[in-house]
Amino acid sequence: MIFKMTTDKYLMEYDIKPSVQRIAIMDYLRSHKTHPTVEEIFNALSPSIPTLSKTTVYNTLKLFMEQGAVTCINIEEKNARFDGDVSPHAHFICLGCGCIYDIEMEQLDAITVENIGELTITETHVYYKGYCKKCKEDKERKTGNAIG
Amino acid sequence: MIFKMTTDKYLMEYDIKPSVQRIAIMDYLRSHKTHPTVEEIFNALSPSIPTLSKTTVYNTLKLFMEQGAVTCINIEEKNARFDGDVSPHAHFICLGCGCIYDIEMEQLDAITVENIGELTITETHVYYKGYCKKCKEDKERKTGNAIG
DNA sequence: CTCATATTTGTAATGATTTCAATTGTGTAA
DNA sequence: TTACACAATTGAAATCATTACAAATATGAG
Repeated sequence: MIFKMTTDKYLMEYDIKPSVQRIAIMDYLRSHKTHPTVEEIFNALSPSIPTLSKTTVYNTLKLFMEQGAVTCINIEEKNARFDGDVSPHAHFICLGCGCIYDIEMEQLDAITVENIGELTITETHVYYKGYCKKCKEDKERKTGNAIG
Repeated sequence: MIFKMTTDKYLMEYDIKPSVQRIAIMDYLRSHKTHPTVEEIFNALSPSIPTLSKTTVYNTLKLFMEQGAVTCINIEEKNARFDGDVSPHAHFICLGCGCIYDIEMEQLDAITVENIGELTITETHVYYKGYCKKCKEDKERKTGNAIG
C-alpha cells in the first residue's frame, strides 16, 4: 500500500516519536481499514516482530489516542476497536457477521443538538447496528420474516 | 415517583413475566435516569432484596434488552450502562466528572446516511464526549487555556 | 563510551462479565 | 392440598480484556 507520507513522518505530524513498534502498529492501522482489536493487531504483527508484547500494543494505542492519531470505537460490548482514519465518519456493525463498515457523514459535526445547555462537546460518535445484505437474507430465510 | 403504569404492567407490555427482582430492577431504571451500571443497580437494591445476586442483575438486564425494554450504553470503555428510556435520544458524557446527560434529538432517526448501500439499520447510537460547565471551568483554571 | 531517559517487555493483578450446576419459586392438574 | 414440571434465582468459579508494575532494553546527548 502506498501512502502520501511515510509512517514515521506521519507519526511525527502527531508529535509521536517513531519506533519500530509504533511504526508497525500505525502502518497496520493505515493499511487495514477493518477497525482491528488489540488482539488482531498483536497477532498480525507478532510474526514480523517476535518480541512484540501485547502491553506495547495497548501502550502504543493509548499514546496514539492521546495524540489524536487514532480513534477508539466502542461499537462492541467486549473489545475496543481502533481506527486509523480520524476524519469524521460513522460506523455500522452487522449483528450477524460482526463486520464493520465506515459510513460517510459529511454533516456529522452539524447534527443539531437541542437542549445542549452548558456542555462543551469535544467528540461526536455515531454508530449503527443492523444487518448486512447477506446476513439479512440468511436471517429472513431462517425465520421467514422481513427485518428492518 | 409516579408512573403512568405500574412496573409489573409495564414489564408485561414487553412480554416480560414480572418477578420481585425484575420489578425492582425496572423500577430502579425508571426512577433513576442516571444510566447506572450493573454494580450501581446491585448496590442500590441489595439492602431491600438481601438475597439478590449480581448474576440476576446481569440476566435480567440481558432479558430486558432482548425484549426492547431497556438499552445498553457503551459510552464508557469499562462498564456497560443501562437506560430505561427507550425513546430515541443521544447521550453526553463529561470527561471530567463522568456525569451523563440525555440529549434530545427529535430527528435522530433522520440523520442522513450516505453510502449506506445494502445495509439494514436496526439501531442508531449517538453520543458526545466533552466537558460540563463546571469541569470546563476547572480545567481552564488549571491550564489557562480555553477548551472547545 | 557513559549516563540519563524513553521505550518495551512479561508477569501478575484487576475487574467486568459469563458459565454453570444447584437451589428456590411458581403454576397447573389431579 | 400435593406432586410435578418448568422458570427464575443464586453463588462460586471461570473467562477474558485491560492495567499496573518493575525489570530489561534501546536511544541519544555529551
